[in-house]
Amino acid sequence: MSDDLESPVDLGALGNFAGYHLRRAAVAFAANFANAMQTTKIRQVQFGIMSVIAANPGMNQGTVGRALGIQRANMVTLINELVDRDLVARNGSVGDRRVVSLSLTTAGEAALADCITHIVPHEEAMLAHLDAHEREQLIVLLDRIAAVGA
Amino acid sequence: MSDDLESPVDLGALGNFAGYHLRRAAVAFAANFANAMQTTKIRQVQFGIMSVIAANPGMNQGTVGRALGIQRANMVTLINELVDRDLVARNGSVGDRRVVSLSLTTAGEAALADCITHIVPHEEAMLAHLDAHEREQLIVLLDRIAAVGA
DNA sequence: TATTGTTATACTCTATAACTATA
DNA sequence: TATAGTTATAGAGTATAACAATA
Repeated sequence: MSDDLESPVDLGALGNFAGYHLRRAAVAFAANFANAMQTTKIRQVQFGIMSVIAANPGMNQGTVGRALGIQRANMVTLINELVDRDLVARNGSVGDRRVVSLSLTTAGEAALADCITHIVPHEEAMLAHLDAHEREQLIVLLDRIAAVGA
Repeated sequence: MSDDLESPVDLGALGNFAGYHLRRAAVAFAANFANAMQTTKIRQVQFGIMSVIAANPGMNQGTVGRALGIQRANMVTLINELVDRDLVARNGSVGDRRVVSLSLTTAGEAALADCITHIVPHEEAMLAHLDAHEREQLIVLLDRIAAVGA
């Protein structure tokens, strides 16, 4: 029987790097997210895709992927899953016959709304110990970091 | 020819969730880390393991893993790699003959130091747009989030 | 030639179940 | 019976190369 009361371990140099703290927070967040979304059977990436499609109906598959940092090749399987479950529709484009334009089905819109009702309390739980100003500040700092990738 | 100058895409509900911004920052950080560490041939997790071992010579394999959130089963392969490369040594323990105590070899200590010289400029680059106070604040907020996992 | 979507493939990371040897 | 380490395996996430159709 282990009590989860093991004394905290000295992490050495690791503990001084912001990247480590960022990773631990992101992993905790992702695990809690996955748990909150279990009943919806929709994963992190797929929710992201559906959210972008909802905000931009008819957007190209490639453009959606690029907005989320998902590679063309990996988009295919992800969209296939969503199409198989009748949440997303591939509607051949008008002008350029190479591109595929995406839209949510009625079921997809309902599923997206359902996801949001699951995500809101999850976010609230993860951010419980941050006040409103700290939450804003956090996003500002994270966005400045993410922007370095460009 | 795509100029990387595609106009910013509306992410919908996704953009309002802190979890998304956290994930994007963590991904950017990890990618830059991997790039900075290319020549060392040591990955994120393995650096973490070596750092903990350096700070706690002789610590059990399981305890190291638990400190970093790595499962027993996955520790085996990770440590095997480090042992094969003569960076870590498995030294059977004294009292309990089930446990394996870990330590860095001389080569391992040199490799760890080399890693740090690569990581410091990487961290500096990723945090370039955050002043000293913001960097402290960021870690405080991230740790409060990571603590929710407990 | 360049681009969109596609297929195939591979590597890393993570998670689970079952085994062994010790305790 | 419980624990430390191990083995095997499977599912995601991500990355690259190559192809067809189209521009």
